[in-house]
Amino acid sequence: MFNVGVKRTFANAAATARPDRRQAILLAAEKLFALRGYHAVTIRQIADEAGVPLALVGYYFGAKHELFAAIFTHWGATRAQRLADLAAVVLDPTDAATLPAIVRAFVLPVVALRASAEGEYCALLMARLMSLSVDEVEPVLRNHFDPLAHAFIDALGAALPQATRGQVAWCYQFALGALQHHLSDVRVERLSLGQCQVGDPAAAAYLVDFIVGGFRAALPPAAAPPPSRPAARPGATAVKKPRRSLSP
Amino acid sequence: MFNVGVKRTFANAAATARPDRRQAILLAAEKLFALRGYHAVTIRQIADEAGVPLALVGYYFGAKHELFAAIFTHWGATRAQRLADLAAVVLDPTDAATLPAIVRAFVLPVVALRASAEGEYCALLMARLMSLSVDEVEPVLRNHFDPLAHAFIDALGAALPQATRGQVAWCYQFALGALQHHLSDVRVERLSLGQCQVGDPAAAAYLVDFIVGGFRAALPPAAAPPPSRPAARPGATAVKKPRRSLSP
DNA sequence: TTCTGGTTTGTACGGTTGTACAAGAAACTT
DNA sequence: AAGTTTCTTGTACAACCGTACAAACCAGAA
Repeated sequence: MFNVGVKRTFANAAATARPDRRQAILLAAEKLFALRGYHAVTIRQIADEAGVPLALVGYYFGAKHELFAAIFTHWGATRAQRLADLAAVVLDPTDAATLPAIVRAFVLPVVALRASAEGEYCALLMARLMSLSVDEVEPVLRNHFDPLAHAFIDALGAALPQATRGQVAWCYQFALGALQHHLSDVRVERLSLGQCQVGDPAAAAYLVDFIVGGFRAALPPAAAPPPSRPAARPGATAVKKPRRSLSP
Repeated sequence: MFNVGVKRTFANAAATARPDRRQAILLAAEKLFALRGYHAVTIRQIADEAGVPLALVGYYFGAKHELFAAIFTHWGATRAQRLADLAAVVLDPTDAATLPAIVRAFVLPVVALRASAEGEYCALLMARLMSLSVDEVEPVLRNHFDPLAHAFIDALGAALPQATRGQVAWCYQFALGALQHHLSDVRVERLSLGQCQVGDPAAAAYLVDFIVGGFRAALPPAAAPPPSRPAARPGATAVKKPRRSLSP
């Protein structure tokens, strides 16, 4: 019973003359999951999109949630690259260019991936993943994306030494929300009355500026009391010092 | 055939001695759709959550997508309140308090709704709605939320006269992404190593500051990005009048 | 009472879902 | 060559899905 699991272990030996059906299934699943969501996609639709018979997807990947998880293990190299980009940033709090550099390492790789042909649906799927919150996909989020988030929060905390980790975590989540909504955005064309195109690379520059300005405004250099137990926070939305804008 | 549609027209006459089963179904559907998404919820689960037999939800609301749409018509008053809050903002581009006031009208009502007992799942559902992009829910987005978005983009454009509508639309989407991700955020506790609580009202103040700073940084007053000193000093953007939180 | 129209319920139907499985085809090993 | 492992496919099944529908229930009007 369940001979699938055993054979799946060795199934990643590709490079044969035959067409790589396993890869085709993975790509089709990635595309459909990204466009329509986990529960709205059936295994038969994935098989049709990949051009393979139904039973083959069960043969290679087992259950549906295992296929879903396999997509993210497949893209592990991309996340490793994103971590490498972050590690290349010199963390000097006194340098005003540190924060923009971190934010660029946060935004630009995934925007570029979204614009590329091979990573289009991967980036879209990553963006949609956060708002799924179903039991089947939650371990994927935990195992694959929490380390990335912690790394970025650590870096941002080093660049913003006046802020507590809790404050940085709040703002990191704001930035992540802005990024992922931008990745899956198809409404901006309509809302801008046709002035915006979804693939416009200028949008990434705007997003970087937006996030950098958001961090600086929400966590200003002047010390703020830690909000571990704040009775009420005064609505100080002051922008203290003029900042030079970054180069995108 | 299909006697449901006819009866449903008159079914909103409640206030009888009998318990309001229609309302119970609506609340249960709202909760489950918000927590798990449209396709992951079955009508049987909704009926169980509401404590009514299965056939009753079909009797009152017809098809599943009609029940989904009924949730948003039910909350139309809240969106009207949000528009009223926006209209109350005086649009004076020379006043540095205009932009924060608009952003507060954008953020605070829905955060307060999320924190309230009766609107908890409504706000969560609204946040998750944007990233669904399934044919069944797309008209809901178009009919109920596009007018709201256009109103806010208009107001933001008036407060940022140096920016084009396309630029404002980009940044509006960034702000919307930050807001909706914050509304459905359950990860911040984990990422902050326990320093943050999901219901902390301080987070809303951080979010307002973040968005205001994002707009100002991405769309600076002077046309050229590099100049460090615009003509008008930004100054303090203290809150003038305490805006009352909405009462849904 | 009897009638009437909205409400409630149990049940059932056709279709779809995820998964399993045995048999066949192809490739590789000996 | 025969044997063995890996890949491919058609098909089947139990469970579940959304929806329909007829009967039962329950006010109030006649």
